[in-house]
Amino acid sequence: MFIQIEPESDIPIYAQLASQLIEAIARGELVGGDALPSVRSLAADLGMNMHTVNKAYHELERKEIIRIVPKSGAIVNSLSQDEIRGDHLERISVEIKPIIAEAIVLGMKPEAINKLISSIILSIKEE
Amino acid sequence: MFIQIEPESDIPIYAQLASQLIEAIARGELVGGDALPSVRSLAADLGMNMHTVNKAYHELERKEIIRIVPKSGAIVNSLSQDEIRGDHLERISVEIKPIIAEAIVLGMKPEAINKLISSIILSIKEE
DNA sequence: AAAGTGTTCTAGTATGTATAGAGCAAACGT
DNA sequence: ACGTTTGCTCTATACATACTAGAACACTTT
Repeated sequence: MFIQIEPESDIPIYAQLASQLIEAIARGELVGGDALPSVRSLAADLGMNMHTVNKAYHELERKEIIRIVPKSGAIVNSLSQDEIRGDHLERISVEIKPIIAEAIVLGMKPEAINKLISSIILSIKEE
Repeated sequence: MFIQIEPESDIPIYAQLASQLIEAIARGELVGGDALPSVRSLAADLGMNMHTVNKAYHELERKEIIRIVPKSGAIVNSLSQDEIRGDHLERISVEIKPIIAEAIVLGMKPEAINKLISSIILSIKEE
């Protein structure tokens, strides 16, 4: 698992870590049932505090991407093979809407936006 | 201009305001050349502090969506009719990528994602 | 039994958010 | 020309968030 944190970014460290873990799962590097490193070991690896890693893990748990078993560890959730859940879809919509609006304002047409999305999907799976 | 702020949201007020202004522009309620309300009057309208509105305006200026003329006011930029600028495209990609990764992890397939994007685009223009 | 686990607690520093009030110099409207 | 309005700047306060640090606890794992 290759994670790179930019300490000087305006994005909080725990959020950077959470995003990169999500991308690793999207890439298939981590599959449902896989165990994440312990908060202590990952913190040591990345040179950050245990509590910061813990915060990132709870962010993923809140999004129901992993589950945390107290006193044991964190495991990647197996995604339901059927359709995406309504509350998940709703949350993604809320998160993505302001960015789509920004893209429209900056002059992107619907086709250009869809093309960008497709290329981003490919880039995630390739990396 | 109809703006609704949720003070109890975990999203900062200035960010909520900035997003809603962007959506208003995307909707066509505000067009290139239009003047935004002064920071004082909008703050009074929305029951918030002048500095908070000022911060939202500078957020839009940073994204080159409006321009701020000192001692005069804020004006919506006219978007170039040709293609979107490379740096804007890059910024939107960076903003949208982690959300796309989240959608993939939660089980959305590329077609479902593109369908969601299209429906969001329509919802922005309709509201 | 020993090591490892997430959790919880206190503590401290730094940064971000939001409010408040005041004053400035330039631009604007009449 | 004059008074108002404008964005900008400054000081200040209050609160929340981010990050680090160290310690202890109770349960799980080996």
